[in-house]
Amino acid sequence: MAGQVQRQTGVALWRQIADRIRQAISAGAYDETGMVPPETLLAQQFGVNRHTVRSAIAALAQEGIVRAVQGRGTLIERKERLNFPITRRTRFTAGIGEQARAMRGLLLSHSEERADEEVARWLKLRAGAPVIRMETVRKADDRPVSCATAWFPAERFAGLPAVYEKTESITRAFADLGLSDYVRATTEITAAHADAADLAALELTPGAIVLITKAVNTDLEGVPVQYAITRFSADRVQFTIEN
Amino acid sequence: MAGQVQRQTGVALWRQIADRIRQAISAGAYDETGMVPPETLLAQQFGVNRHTVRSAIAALAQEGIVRAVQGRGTLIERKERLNFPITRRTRFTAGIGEQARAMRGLLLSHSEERADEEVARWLKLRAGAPVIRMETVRKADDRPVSCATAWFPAERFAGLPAVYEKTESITRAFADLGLSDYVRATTEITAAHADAADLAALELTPGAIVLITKAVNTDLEGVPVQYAITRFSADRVQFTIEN
DNA sequence: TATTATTTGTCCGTATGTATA
DNA sequence: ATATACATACGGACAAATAAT
Repeated sequence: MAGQVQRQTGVALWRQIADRIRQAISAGAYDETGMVPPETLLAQQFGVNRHTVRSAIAALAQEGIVRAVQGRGTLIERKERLNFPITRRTRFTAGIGEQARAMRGLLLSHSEERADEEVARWLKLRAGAPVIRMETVRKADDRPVSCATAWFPAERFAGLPAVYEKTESITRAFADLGLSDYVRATTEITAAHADAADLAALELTPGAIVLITKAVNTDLEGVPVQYAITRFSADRVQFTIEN
Repeated sequence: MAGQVQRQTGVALWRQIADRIRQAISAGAYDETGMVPPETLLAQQFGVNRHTVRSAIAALAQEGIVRAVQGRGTLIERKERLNFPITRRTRFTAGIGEQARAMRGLLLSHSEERADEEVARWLKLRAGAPVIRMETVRKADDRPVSCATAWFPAERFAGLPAVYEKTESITRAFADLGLSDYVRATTEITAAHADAADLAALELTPGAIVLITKAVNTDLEGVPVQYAITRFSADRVQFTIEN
């Protein structure tokens, strides 16, 4: 774990160190022992005081990632970074399914509104056309991995929110409404610091990073059926693209 | 720009505010006036003292994103985000080419070494096989957009660093060495805070976010020819995947 | 069983950075 | 520019729990 931490940057040392240790755990750096190196060693490696390392470990313990035991060391409790494949047949629930026991999609809120210019462009509707907007959070084993704002053509998918609430999956909700198959047309990926809404929805702490996708799904004729802006906790997921 | 900043989280308020303003600029929130709202208004919106907003704006000015002018306001100097398409025929220079006038790839350093387990796995070599490692930075109009560590099978691509230094492009360097075409096999995408090496190579300020790709290119027979870990400034780049 | 080394937990004090007024 | 409050970071000393000898 090379590379030093930086001082006087507006990001506390303990937070930089917590981010680095979390990353190292997720990369499998400590798989042999199942433990984080001793505080004194980490302090030496990062060039900081042991107390500063302790602050970082306390933050990771708060997240449930490690558990410090007096006299033994700091045990790794959870080591997760879900892999999310982005393909023509991208499916959230099925894509994550093998990596977690329970996948759930929860509906936070929904409304019917008129498409603004951006939504209309992606869904190939005229601006002002009626659309359904849904705010959702998806959880793997009760840990939130992403939150999304999604728009759907209102006429074609009347009643979608109620069906989604029951099925907890877009794929199954589409199937219930007569759309048996759909494909991913385009995906845009960016990254940013989590905003206040992300922090609440994803149970993150300020300074956390989110991977943001803007994606369009179409039916097999190429007609857009969904436009979604999804925000993933960067600590908990990675994307793969297979060509 | 709704949502409050958070205190006592290891991330200073001025940095949270700087990140939010940078994001708003990049999203086009102030395109009408070309200016950031007055400090007093921002302070009120974020619920902080005006001095704290001034610290945030000073950081953005240091990055060259805004310029504060006494008596006028805070002018937006730069507002950019390059689009980087990820396809089976991903080409850095050609992909960015239409969005910038001059694309350059600069060789920072190179060496011949033995493949560790990770590199060997991706390149489908045995561990310990000779590989060429190159550290590069790519710039669009003299602004760095990514830095990369790339590995190549040493026997097949002897002399690659010298050719790359001359051609400033992997595609052209491959062509010079007899590989006329190649394709992108897999791409993994994650995000993290920039480390010290990123800050230097990409001319970023501490706390900045990098998008990280791990990618393998193969020849047309599916034999791996390159494994690269590339780090993009998240403020300057977005990815698109077309299926 | 007792001893020792290792490792985390707690306490003191001091200096600097952050944020407000 | 000054004053105040709190968070961050450091340094040292010692206590408590665990594992190995």
